[in-house]
Amino acid sequence: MNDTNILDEVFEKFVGNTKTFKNREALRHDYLPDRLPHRGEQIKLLGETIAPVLKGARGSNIFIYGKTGTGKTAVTKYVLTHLETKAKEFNAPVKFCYVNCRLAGTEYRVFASLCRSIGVSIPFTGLSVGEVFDRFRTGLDSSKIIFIIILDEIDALIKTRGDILLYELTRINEVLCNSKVSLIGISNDLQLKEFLDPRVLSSLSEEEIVFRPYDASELKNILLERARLAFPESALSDGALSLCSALAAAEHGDARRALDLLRVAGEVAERRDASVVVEEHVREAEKHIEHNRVVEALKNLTLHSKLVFLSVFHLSRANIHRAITGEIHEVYNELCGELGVTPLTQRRVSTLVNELDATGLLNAQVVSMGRYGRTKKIRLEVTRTLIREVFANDNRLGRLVKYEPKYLSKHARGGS
DNA sequence: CGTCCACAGGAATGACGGGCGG
DNA sequence: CCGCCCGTCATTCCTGTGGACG
Repeated sequence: MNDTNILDEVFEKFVGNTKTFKNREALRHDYLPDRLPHRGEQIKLLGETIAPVLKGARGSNIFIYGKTGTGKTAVTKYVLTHLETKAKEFNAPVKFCYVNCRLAGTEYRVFASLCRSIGVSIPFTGLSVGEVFDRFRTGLDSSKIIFIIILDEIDALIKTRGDILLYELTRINEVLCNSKVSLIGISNDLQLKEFLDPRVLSSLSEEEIVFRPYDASELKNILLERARLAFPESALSDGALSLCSALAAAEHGDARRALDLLRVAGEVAERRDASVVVEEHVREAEKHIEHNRVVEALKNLTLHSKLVFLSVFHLSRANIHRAITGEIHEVYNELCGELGVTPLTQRRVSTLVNELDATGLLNAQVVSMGRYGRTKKIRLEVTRTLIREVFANDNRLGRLVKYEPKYLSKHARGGS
């Protein structure tokens, strides 16, 4: 069979197979459903707090916390879109702007997207942050509205940039004459408060809303509701549903995770031509998601991060115990030599290791070995087979996977 | 009980490419 | 086109430190 025939078959199968999914989109976590189960309390509280804007008053600033997948973003978007339609009904001059701080990345880009939403265009870069802020302020003041700013994943920005952004925004009302601003800050980190300037904190958390994680039965209700939209009648076993809920509940009560599991399980079932999604498909989905996560993470690393990672890979073969910073840097230097790349400093490698630790590809722990110094012990968090698989097709790095570092034979502590 | 290893990790500074306004 | 500022990555220099060893 030639390739065209294979493709034809794949496509026809896909189109012909309507039995697994009815509406796959309903399982995406950015899908906004009509109802949000188990979040009535939060919806009510947020609604009450923000409602004054309909009468032209400023709503209190709000600080929302909760771990990932607890419905913070969904609830906020839900309430705000409803508010927007009400505002149109009453002709209230209300506007809102949603910014994901982690995706935006820098203060500059956060301000830039705030500007864009009130119709002030800002170049990608080139201006000082202060200048962008000034333009935002004057643009906002002349548009005479009540502006609600939603800063999602605000913790990502605070931790790397500090709280200057928030400080400016909490004070902005003092200098505005014709417009008003309400802030909604959303944080995944419950301890973010400790990073904040007390003045910022008191201003931002005029009202606080906490999102507790969902338990297994709540997750099941959420899934059930989405599943009704996504799957046809009886294409989903109760066991599969329960398993998704249980797995997600065991992790962090993360609804996003539960939805992903269910969607991928559906896709597994679809590929296998199964008419009903069962537990086994969920198990398969769990592996599949993890596998993809790791492969994507590895591929997207910079060259030097890959080299650092490969150094740990080599050391993990020779050592029963874990690699330490100094060893990694030695092997890393060698690998750089093989590629003809100038190596980075140990200091830099140390922070690259920390980054790899943060993404979960490595595990790094600072330990003291007393007389023998204080260092980080580093372990692989990815199977060696998977690493070979990922780098095998890399024409530059493939060779390095098989390479035998001289450092290892010179300092052979290997085996026992 | 002090010493001293082998680093951790903060701060300051520099190089560089992109993009501005004038 | 110039001078300037930005964000990012990296280097240099630095002070801090847990605990086995003597």
